[in-house]
Amino acid sequence: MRRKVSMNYDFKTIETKWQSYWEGRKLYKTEKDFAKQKYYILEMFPYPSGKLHMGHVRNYSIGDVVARFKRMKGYNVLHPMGWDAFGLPAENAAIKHNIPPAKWTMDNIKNMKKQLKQLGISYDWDREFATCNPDYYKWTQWLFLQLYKNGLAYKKKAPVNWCPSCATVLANEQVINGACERCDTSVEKKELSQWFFKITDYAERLLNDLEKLPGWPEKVKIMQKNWIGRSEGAEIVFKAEKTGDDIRVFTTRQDTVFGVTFMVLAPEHPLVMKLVKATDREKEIKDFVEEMKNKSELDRTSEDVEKIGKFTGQYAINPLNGDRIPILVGNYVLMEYGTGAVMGVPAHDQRDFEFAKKYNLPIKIVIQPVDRNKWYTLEDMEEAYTEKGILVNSGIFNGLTSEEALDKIAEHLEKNGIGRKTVTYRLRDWLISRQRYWGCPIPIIYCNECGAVAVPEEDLPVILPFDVEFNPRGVSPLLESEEFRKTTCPKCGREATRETDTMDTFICSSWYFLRFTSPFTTEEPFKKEDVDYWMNVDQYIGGVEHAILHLMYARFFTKVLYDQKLVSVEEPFENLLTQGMVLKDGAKMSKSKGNVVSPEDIVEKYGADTARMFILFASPPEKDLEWSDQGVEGAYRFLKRVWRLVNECRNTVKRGEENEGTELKGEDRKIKRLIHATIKKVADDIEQRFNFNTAISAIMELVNGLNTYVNTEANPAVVKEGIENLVLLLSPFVPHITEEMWQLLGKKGSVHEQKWPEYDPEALKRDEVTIVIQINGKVRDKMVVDVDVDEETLKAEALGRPKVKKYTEGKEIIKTITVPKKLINIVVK
RNA sequence: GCCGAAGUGGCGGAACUGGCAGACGCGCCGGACUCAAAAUCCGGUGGGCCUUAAAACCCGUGUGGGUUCGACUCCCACCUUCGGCACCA
Repeated sequence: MRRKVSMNYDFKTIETKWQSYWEGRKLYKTEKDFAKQKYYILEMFPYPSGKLHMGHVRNYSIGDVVARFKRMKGYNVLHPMGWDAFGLPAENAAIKHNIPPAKWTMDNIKNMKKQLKQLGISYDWDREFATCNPDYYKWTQWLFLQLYKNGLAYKKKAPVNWCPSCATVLANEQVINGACERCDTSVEKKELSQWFFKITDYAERLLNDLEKLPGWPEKVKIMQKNWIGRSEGAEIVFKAEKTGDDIRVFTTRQDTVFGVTFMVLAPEHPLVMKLVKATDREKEIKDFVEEMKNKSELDRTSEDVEKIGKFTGQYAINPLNGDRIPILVGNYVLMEYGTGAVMGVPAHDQRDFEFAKKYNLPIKIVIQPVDRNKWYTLEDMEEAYTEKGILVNSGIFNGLTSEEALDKIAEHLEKNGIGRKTVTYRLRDWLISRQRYWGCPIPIIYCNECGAVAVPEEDLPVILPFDVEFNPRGVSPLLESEEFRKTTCPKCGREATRETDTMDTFICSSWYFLRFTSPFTTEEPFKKEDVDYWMNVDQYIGGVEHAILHLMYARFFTKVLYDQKLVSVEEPFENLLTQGMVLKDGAKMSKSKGNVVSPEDIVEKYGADTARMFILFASPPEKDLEWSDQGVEGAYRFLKRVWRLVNECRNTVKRGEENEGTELKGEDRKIKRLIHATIKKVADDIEQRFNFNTAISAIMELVNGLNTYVNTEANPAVVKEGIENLVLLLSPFVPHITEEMWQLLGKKGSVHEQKWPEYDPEALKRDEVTIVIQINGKVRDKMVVDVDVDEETLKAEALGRPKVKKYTEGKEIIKTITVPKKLINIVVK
């Protein structure tokens, strides 16, 4: 059966050959066929940094397996690729190398596209676009205008996060531990007039609809939930004693309101300076407020910063019990959250407790444990009692449980016009303007007469000019371009100026998945019929670093567009896979650590198929993957082994003998079972679990089995069945070598256009099974029996075995447990 | 501090529904081929005990307990690592 064939696995020739074949035949072009069942698979498109890294290779290899598999399963598959092409690195590189950002970006795209093709990823390249192209950003601007017209885009002056290194403002989501997400520089606060998207209007839906996403990792949903940070509580209006001003506080524990002994305002709170005006505290408070304003985010909010409070000399009146309480200004109260003012209940909040001890403020107990024996007094109180309990010292509310009081007090507040039930979110509005050049211009014109005016839709796109000096100076480089800036007001025709800030690039990536459904339509952002057919994305794949940023913004956009009836889905991504990182020596690959493995080198040395095979085999996709040169060697060896096996069997396969009705026996039967068990397992592993590592290991077992089998007096029909299926099963993982082997087997057409094989349930059937015999739960023996042996016979046979007798002799058999086709457990005493 | 995920051979990992722990691969050891080496192929490989060898036996999935005929899998407590959030009122 086995014949020596000397044919080397020449991956270079094979890979180039088939890549150009695919390109020439447009094998992966998605046809418009709405009758077919669709499958939209998408990997997060990359920023064109210049070269692919291993993380990209992993991301796109995973997606490609699924895309190829689904095609073979008969789906109409959309698998597109494009470029998230606006962004800071282009400007930084341009400054460094003196190349225009546009050119730098386009060169990078060209190179990365070449690399993706070399990896053999099956994209429909006819749908490719870059977000920096006016054909695309015209519609980004158009979408901005839709938000603007619906009151979801607004400009306001506010203290914002400023990254001095990037010379631009940042959204809250882009500040990590008080530092810039991109460059790790400590972020400063600046009072600037900026554009925002009103994502907070969607907070409730963004939160609730997480429940509609069973196909998302729990981890990501929890991160978004925490980020949105919904708290239910009440707003309570205290009156400033002297000025009569209302001071609204937000609390989640209105049941403790009778225990309020002080109040703390954020330094930025508008009432602070009014309260101390013309008092002896004015200077002290003013200095303190100034000091706080100048502190960086990090210095203000990190945990080890001491809590400081300054007494304003003023008092407020508790509307529920008339208590007169001191008003303080404190560094730890944030203007951006709630109302910027908090009530201090030291007996029932640990932070207030410590604060009260430090400044000698009174403590008043208003909640006691349900169990009267555990009641405490001020004397034995060493920390705040933060649990819920029974109300005391609370007037008409005494004796209620906290739960009852939360509602009752809220009702009372509402009835008396001194507060109301309310919900507060941690989520803030999305700051979208950037003082940088390489981004999508905001389509707004400022007119002295008419104010901010939207650029009329027919005037879009507002083109980003190329002849701009773009060194970052903290103001938009577009300010310098007179030609860009000067325009006329669309309303009154008078001289006017354009907005010179550009948009956060996360806006560009918040709708690109919609554009892929009809990428070149010129009359609208996407065609309704196409977007309705293709959306949602059935499977989205990308790094977990976008758990909040991109994934929440994209959900927000989709919901806005849904409300505008532009799309008919409320969520963009049905299933999400967050792939793990690629590590080397236990750490993320990075230039500074010098542990970078370049995909180019690996493809050059072993070929794309080996690179893909290793990456998919080494670890399940959601886990981190430790790079191993020896592992790559192993993947390469495996492919060579397959190559040799297929070559040695090609003539047997070509002869094409079929098994004419004779029933298979012995080894023939066994190998046939292995073939069909593998077909089943590989499909299950790809489809249901995304466990490519176990799918591949099953194929390896098939190869091992076939290798042994073809050395025996193998049945040619079984060999044929085995080899053909082997090539088909491998084709989503290693598309080039399987294409070549398919041809070697004398097949016509591309292996990637074949149907995914069906397993034959008959072949999986067994006549005999191995039963494990346990005594008291320990494996003591094994025996082979007929599949359909009944329980009594099985038990009798097991008890008759010498090894079993050894353990049961002179002992009482209490019971036996049998698991059909698997095991029998004999319990003895 | 809070939330989440994970701890299995020398290493990456497998065990899908509570039923043979360690599939598959790497590494290592032995053998074949070779003048020799590489490549390739064949065989072995959790630890202990015993040993000339084998059989047999014992231990073993982070630690300690529990449920169960039976636990990597379920429950309780703890330890470690990683990730997210972190004065959020």
